[in-house]
Amino acid sequence: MTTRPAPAVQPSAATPLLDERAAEELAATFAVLGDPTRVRLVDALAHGELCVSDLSTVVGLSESAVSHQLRLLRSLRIVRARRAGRQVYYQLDDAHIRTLLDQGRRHIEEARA
Amino acid sequence: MTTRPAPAVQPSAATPLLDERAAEELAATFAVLGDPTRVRLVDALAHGELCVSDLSTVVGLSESAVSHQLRLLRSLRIVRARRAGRQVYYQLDDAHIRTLLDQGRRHIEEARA
DNA sequence: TTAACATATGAACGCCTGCTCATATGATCA
DNA sequence: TGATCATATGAGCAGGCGTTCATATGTTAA
Repeated sequence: MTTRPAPAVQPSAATPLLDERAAEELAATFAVLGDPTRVRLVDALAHGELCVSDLSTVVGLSESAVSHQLRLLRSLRIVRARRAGRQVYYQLDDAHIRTLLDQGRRHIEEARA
Repeated sequence: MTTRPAPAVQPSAATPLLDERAAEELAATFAVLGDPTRVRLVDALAHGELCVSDLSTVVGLSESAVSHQLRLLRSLRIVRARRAGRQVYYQLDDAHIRTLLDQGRRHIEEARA
């Protein structure tokens, strides 16, 4: 810390600073979207329920690779699975994901200035 | 792709599928928030403008480490810098960042069910 | 100018991550 | 049941990332 007049931490923002645990959980959530493959999977699912084989086609990767990523997405509750016969259909787990995706999209549009 | 009745890609969601470039940019945006240190930096800045030394105290890391991370955040237009004498003050670059953070927070709260 | 402070940058190293390949599990059909 | 399809999982490897340490740049004060 330095020795100047006043650090300028505004009262603002209402919410308290993230504690270490929250920071890690939050980071984990963003990190899971921070990969081109996964963000494409999530985006595809934002358009509707799809099975592993379809998703594999959409992103152009092996079904194994996709399955690995879906496991990650599942573990963080980004997507949710439903078995129907041999296929397993995936969909977004909750509504925030879509909002998150949209906000992100808006940011990159603005950042292209 | 499999051989079943109908793939089930709903017309829905209004927006078209992300092309490869957009997916990479979007992923890069999320990825930069996908690290505990950086998400704490951004969260701190959501409460007000701070200089490197302050931020270093907040996250408990060297000023060098913080400076490296700030560079990343700057390059993706997450934060913006302003020099005032010897210090450089950082603040969030646009309003979406705050929203992004909030949505993320809401998600982890819901995911704790 | 010189010294001291605040921040930035480069190199290097260990850890983590995303893929592939091989194999296992689950489900359907003959 | 046995064969085949759809998905999941484990091991392993290459590339990327976050930190530290050393050093450079920019700014103020003496």
